[in-house]
Amino acid sequence: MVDVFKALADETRRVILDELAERDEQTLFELCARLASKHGLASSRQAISQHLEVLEEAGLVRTEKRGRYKFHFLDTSPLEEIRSRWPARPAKEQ
Amino acid sequence: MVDVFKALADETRRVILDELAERDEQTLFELCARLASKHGLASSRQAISQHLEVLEEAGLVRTEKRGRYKFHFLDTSPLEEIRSRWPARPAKEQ
DNA sequence: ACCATATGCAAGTATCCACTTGCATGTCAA
DNA sequence: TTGACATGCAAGTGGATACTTGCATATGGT
Repeated sequence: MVDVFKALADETRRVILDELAERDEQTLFELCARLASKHGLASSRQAISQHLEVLEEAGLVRTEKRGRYKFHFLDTSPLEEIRSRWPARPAKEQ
Repeated sequence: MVDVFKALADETRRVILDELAERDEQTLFELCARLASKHGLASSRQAISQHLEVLEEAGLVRTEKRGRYKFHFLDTSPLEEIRSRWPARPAKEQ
């Protein structure tokens, strides 16, 4: 298991989440193509695959295998921990 | 500069934020003492000092020097990026 | 069956990062 | 001023991690 914070520590993984937020249910190959063209991401298939594993272990990505394709889905629910752990407080007026 | 996500990637730094959320305006020594006793944190002064630098560079901690003391304040506003970047979406009913 | 496609696995490498160690600087109290 | 206290600085070390490389597995189309 990987904690959500560590999963979010890498910018490539954050861009992957951005891309899945824009278009859910993508295969590894789709993601590679769209990340390269739309986000200027020059990562290899293996690199992205490993990032997806980390995201899945952190619960931020859910997957579903159909035939030889594996589809990836965004799951934002683990972000709730971050949203609630340090509640927004009124800024100290100086 | 350190990005907010990287700053949050370390559990020790997250506990420091917890402690500052509970009691704001602490010196390095106060933080060391309270982290050790209340959070079971066994980190050295230098380690915590370096963590505070990272948190400050990420904008999560603000500091104020008075005499030989340096006080640390929590600033949760950088968390807004995380709150808003991947908005909560309705879970896909399966 | 065959081949192209889509993905998985695992070892190696290079960089990053948390932590230590040792010393330096600066402030207050007597 | 002297000494104790609070913090700062910087080089070194071990472990984690992002990425590569090369091969393996599996599915579908013809």
